[in-house]
Amino acid sequence: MPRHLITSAIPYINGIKHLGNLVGSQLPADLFARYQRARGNEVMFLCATDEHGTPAELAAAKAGKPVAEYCAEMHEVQARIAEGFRLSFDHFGRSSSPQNHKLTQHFAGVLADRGLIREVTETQVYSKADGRFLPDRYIEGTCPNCGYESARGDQCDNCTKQLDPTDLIEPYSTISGSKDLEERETKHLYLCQSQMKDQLEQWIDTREGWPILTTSIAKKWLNDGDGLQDRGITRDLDWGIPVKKGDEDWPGMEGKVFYVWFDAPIEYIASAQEWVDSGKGDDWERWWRTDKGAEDVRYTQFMGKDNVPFHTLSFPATILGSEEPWKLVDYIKSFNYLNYDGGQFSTSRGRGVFMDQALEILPADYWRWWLLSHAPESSDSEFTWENFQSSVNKDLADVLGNFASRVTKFCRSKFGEEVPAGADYGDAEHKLIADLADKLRVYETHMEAMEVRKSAAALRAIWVAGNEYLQEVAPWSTFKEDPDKAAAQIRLALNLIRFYAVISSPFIPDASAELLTAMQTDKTSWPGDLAVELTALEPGHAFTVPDVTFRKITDDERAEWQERFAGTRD
RNA sequence: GGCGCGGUAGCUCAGUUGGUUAGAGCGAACGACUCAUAAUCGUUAGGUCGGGGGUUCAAGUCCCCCCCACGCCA
Repeated sequence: MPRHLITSAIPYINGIKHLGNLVGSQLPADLFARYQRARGNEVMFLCATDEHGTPAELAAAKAGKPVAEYCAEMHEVQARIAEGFRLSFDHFGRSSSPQNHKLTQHFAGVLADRGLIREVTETQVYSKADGRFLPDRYIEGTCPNCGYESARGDQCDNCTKQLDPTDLIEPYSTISGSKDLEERETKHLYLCQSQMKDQLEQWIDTREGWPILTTSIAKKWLNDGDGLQDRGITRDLDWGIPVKKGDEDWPGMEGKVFYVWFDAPIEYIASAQEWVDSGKGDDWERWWRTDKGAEDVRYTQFMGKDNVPFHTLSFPATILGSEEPWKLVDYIKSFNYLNYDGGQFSTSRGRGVFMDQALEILPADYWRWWLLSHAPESSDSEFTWENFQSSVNKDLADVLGNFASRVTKFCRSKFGEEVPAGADYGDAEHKLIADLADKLRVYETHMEAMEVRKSAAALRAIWVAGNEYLQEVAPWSTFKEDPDKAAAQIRLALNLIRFYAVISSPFIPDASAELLTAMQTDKTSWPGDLAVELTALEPGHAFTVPDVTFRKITDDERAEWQERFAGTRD
C-alpha cells in the first residue's frame, strides 16, 4: 500500500490569506490528501505557519504586541480558518517551534561540515533610530536615475532600475522614517548553492512528469545569467532561529538568526516531529528518513509558482548537501495565480475575498468546489462573482443538490422513506452502471495525476449521468404502469446518492457527510465493483429527505458581495 | 530592459509525439419532461485557433518576427 507524504507551502504568519493563496497550495493539497485517504492509502499531510522575518516583526509592532505573542495568536487564527475550510492537516505546525530550531541548526552545522557554507563580510545599512539593519525593501530614497522620491532600496518602482540601497539619495528608513542611517560591516553565512548546480540540475532532469511550470522556473534559476547563485541564509534580526552550528555556538555569528527561506522548508520535517510531540503519532522518521522506513513514501509538494525556486533548488540543496538520508520530494505541483475580477487580489488594498470573509458568507464547500474546479493550473485564472454564482448554482445546487432532492422526495411520496423493493435492475440500469464505471475510472485517473480541474469536470460528469438516467427512464411515468419497475429505478437512484457522497468527499466533505447522514449509511469506502456498490442500500433501508444541500446564490447577494469586496482604490 | 507562462466560441477553459468536418461546461435560442432547489434532459447556433511570414502533402500544434496581457528579476 503506497504511503503519501503531502505538504502545502506554508503560509506567512502575517495576516489572513486570500482565496488566491488558498487555491494555490493548501486546498489542492487537501484534495489530494483526502482522495488518497479515501482510497485507503496512508497519508501524512503537513502544513505550518511561516513565522520568521521582518514582516512578522513589523506586523507585531503595528499590533502593539511582542512578536512571539503576535505569532502565537495569528497561528491560532490561521489554524481556525483552516479548520473552517476543512483542510485536513495531520498537523499544522509552526516554523518557530523548538523542533524547527533544533533541526535548522542541525542542517546548518552539517552543511558547514560539508564545506557548503561560507562566511561573507558585507556592508549593510544600519538605522540607529530603529536599532537594526534594514533590509533593502525597508529603505527608500530618491532614485539616482530618474529622481523619483520613493524609490526602494532594491529597485525604483518608477523607472524600474535595479538599485543598491547605497545608491539612493537621501535614504530613509520606511520603518521609522529616520534618515540617521549608516553603513556598517556585518558578517553573514552563505549557502554555496553554486557548488551544487550540476547535482541539482541532474536531479531536476531526472524528475519525470513534472509540470512545465515547475521545471521551467527551476531551469531558469539554474541557468540564468551566471547560473545558480549562493544565497545568504542569515540576517541581523532578533526574531528567528539563532545561528548555531548544530548544538554549538557559531563564533562571530552571535545575535544573528537564520533567514526565513532557510528555516521555512525545514519546518516541513519539523512539523512531523511536532505531530509526534503533540501526541498525534509516534514515528515521524518513517515518513522522512529513507534509512528508517521512508523508502516507499511518495512525497508530493503543493505550492504557488512564487515558491517554486525554493522547493526545486534551495530546499533540495539543503537536503542533498547534508548527504543525510532525508526524503526528497518526488513531485511538485505548482499553481499560477488567481486574479480577482480583472485585477490582482490585494492584501494592502483589501481587494478580493479573504479566507475569513469567505466563510462568513458561505459554507466551505461552495468555495472548495469553485476554487478547485477553476484552479489556476496551466495559466492564471480569474475569479468573478458572476462566474462563481453561476458555477456554484448550476453544479452544486442544480446538478448535485437537486438530484438528491428529486430522488428522495419522489421516493417518499410514492414508496415512503425507505429503499423500495420491486423489480431487479434492467438494461437501462446495467447500462448506467457500466457507464459510471468508465466515468469513475476517468475521475480516478485525473485525481491520481492531480489534474484538479479535469477531476472536477469528471466528477461533475458523473453527477450529470444520474440526471440523464432519471430523465431517460422517467420513474414518475413508469410508476403509473409498472410500480415495481419504478421502484427499481428509484432504488438505483437512491444508491447513486450514496455513491456520489462517497466519491465527492475530497471536494465537498461537508455536503458529502450530510448526504451520507440523510441516507443513514456508514458504508463510505471507495467504490470498487459498481454493480455491487449500487446495491449497497438494500430494500427496506430507511433514509431521510435531506435539507436543501446547496441553496442558490441570489442576484442580490452577488451584487452585495461584489460591492463589499471591491476594495478601495489607491 | 531581460526572462517566464499565456493570448482558442459571449464567459471560464481542454486540445497528447503536426493528420480527417477545432472540443467541454456555462450563457443564448428552440424543444421535451413535470419527480425536484422555475430544477432536469435533448437539439441548435457561435470561432479566418492574437497578427504576419516560413517549413510541410498536411500546423491551433514546429521555426522566425511583431502585438497584447500577466508574472518574476534573488
